[in-house]
Amino acid sequence: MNQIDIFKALSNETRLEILKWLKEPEKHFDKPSAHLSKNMNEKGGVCVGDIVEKAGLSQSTISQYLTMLQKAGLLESERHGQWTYYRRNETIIKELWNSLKEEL
Amino acid sequence: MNQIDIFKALSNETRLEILKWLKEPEKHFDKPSAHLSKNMNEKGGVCVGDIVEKAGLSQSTISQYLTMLQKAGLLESERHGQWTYYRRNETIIKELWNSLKEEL
DNA sequence: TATGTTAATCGGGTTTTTTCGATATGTCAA
DNA sequence: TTGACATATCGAAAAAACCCGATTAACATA
Repeated sequence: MNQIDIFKALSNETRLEILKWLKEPEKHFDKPSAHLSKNMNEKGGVCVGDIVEKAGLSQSTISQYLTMLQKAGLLESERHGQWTYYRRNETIIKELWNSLKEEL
Repeated sequence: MNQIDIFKALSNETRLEILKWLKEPEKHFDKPSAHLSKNMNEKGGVCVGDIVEKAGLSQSTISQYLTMLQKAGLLESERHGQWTYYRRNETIIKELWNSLKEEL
């Protein structure tokens, strides 16, 4: 858990938004994808395309942003067929919160 | 309190360090400046020169970093004679914690 | 008032970030 | 196996961040 990498990831409007959207996916991504398994739905993953549409940036940019958020540890991903679903890594986010409370 | 500006300010090793140093100034800045009023000492302000020395970067860079941290709201400054003392703005930092706990 | 000291600002070379379009990879379905 | 679709990766132009030395501004004091 590198704090600098986390802050870098969060210091971009779009990436910060993505993290917040994924806190309540059902609220921000109306259409429940048909290809989404019930299990996946419970875990709250959202596929890249839906995030691209919502963010209004290019597919390549969003894909890179998601990778960056994942490398920072804030997101985790799971591939199902041709779709990759991203969801928050709540464990790391809680850890971040604790370390900030202590150190910051 | 702009979260993006705060994250940008924190996404640099030196600036993050400065903020942490200022959490316990007496621990990280040994020499209590003679020119430091008792009142100032209680509030824990540290002058720019001491931070420059500790950080090992140029005076201009540190001055700019401090300004940036201040603009983000994380630090506050007070000028006494030819010295400017910087200290943490604990109110804002607490606000930041709360907003992160809620929104992030 | 002239000098020295502290801190802020300016201008700029270098590196990193941002964001894109094009292309590659992986997967499903006919 | 071919075509269509989702996502990842590549290469690059533009913008921003990094960090410096030089200069300016503000202040103290002799």
